[in-house]
Amino acid sequence: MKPGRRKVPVRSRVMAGKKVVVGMSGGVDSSVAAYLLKEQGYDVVGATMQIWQDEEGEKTAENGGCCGLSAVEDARRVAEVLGIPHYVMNFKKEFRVHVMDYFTEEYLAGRTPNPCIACNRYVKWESMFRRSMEIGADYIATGHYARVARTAEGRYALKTSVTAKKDQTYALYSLTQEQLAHTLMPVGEYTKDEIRSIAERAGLPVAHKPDSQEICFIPDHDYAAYIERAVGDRVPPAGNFVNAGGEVLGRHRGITHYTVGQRKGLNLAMGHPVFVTAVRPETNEVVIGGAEDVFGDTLDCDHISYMGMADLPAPREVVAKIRYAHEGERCTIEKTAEDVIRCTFRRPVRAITPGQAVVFYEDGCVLGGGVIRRS
RNA sequence: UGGGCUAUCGCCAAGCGGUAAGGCACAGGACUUUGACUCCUGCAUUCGCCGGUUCGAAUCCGGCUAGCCCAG
Repeated sequence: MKPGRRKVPVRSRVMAGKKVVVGMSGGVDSSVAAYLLKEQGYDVVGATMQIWQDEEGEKTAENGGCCGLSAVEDARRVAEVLGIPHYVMNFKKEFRVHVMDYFTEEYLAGRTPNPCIACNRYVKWESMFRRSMEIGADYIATGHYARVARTAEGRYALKTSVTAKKDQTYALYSLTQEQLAHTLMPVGEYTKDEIRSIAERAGLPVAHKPDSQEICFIPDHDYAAYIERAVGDRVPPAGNFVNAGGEVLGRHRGITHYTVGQRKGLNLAMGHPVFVTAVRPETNEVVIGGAEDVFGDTLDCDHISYMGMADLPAPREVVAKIRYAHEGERCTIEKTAEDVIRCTFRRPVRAITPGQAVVFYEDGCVLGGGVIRRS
C-alpha cells in the first residue's frame, strides 16, 4: 500500500473550480484531507472552528480531542504550507448549546451522552455546513475515516473506512441526504499509516502530532467535576448502590459519576469484580451486578436517523454498533412505534447504555441509527 | 465474672517452624475523536502488643489487649 499511488490527474480537470471548505482541526487527518483535495483540483478553503477554547489558545493541555487548544494555530500553519486561504469560524454558542449543555443535561438525566456525535451533527454539519454554503462552497470536507457512497437505490450513505480500526462512520450516522450530497471525506480511502506518510511527504508540520482523544472540552478528563462546575447545586446528591434485589451495597457519589458497564471507581470490595448495570435517576440509585449481568440482547432506540435506508417498513437483518469502538453484532431491527426501533441481537452485547447511539450497518454502509432509550 | 474462639494490606483471605499466595478495592500507564470495557505495572522488610523457645517463628510457649460466642 504505497500512500501516493492514488493519482488524481483525471479528476482534477473535472473538479477544477468546485469549491470546498475543509474543516481543519489542526490535526493530521484534516490537514491531509485539505492536501488531498487540493491535489485533486478543488478550490480549497480551510476553516477552523472556534468552539470552546479561549481565543488566545493559551499553552495549557495540547491534545484535547479533535479540536484542541492548538487547533487554530496549527491549522493556519498547514494552510500556509498548502497555499490555501484559512478562516476561523466562531461556533462557540452553538457548541455550548448543542454539545456542552446537552452533555450535562444527559448526565443529570441518568444517561450517557456522546458529545462527538452531537458536535458532528449540530456544529459541523449544520453551522459549519450552512456557513460554507453561504460563502459559495459546493462541498464541505473533513478528515473523518469514512467514505461517502451511493446505494443501489440512489441514496447517499456513509461507507466504512478502508481501515476498520479507525472507522468513524458511527459518529456520523445522523447526517442527512442533503448534507451527504455536499460532503467529501477523502481520508476514508486510506489507512492511518498512509495518512501520516502523506502528511510527511507533503511537508505538513502536523505529520507527527498525536491522535486526539478524550472529550475535547474536558481536557483533564474529570467529566464529573466538569458537570459539577457547570450545574452547581443541581448536581445529583450521593445515594445508594443496590443490587438487583434492592439490597443496599454501599454509597455512591452521585449518579453523574457512573455509567452502565463501569467497574472502576465504585470502591466496592465484593471479592469479585462488580459493574454498574443501570442508573436510576428517579430513585437516585446505581444498580450493581456481576460481569454477566451487564449483558443484554435487546434495546429500543428513538430519534431515528435514516441514511442508507429510507424507512423501515419491515423487520431487517443488520449489524449494529452500540458504541464507538464496538465491533458490531448481528441483529434484527423492527419499527415498534413511530420513531422507535427495537433491536434484537443474535448474541447478547455488553453494556447497552441509554443515551449512547446505536448505528445500523449493511455491507459496510450506514443504514441509519438512533439513540438508545432502554435495554 | 468464669469457659471457649479469633486476631495477616482499605475489604475478604491463604499460610500449620524455613524466611508473607490470591481475589476485591486503589494508584499509574497503554488503548481511544464519547462514557465505559480491556490490558500492563505497582501495592504488607511485615503478620494485635510484649516477652520466650529455636540456626530460623505469622506459624510453638507465656503474658497483655481487643472482638465474638457460651455460661451465669
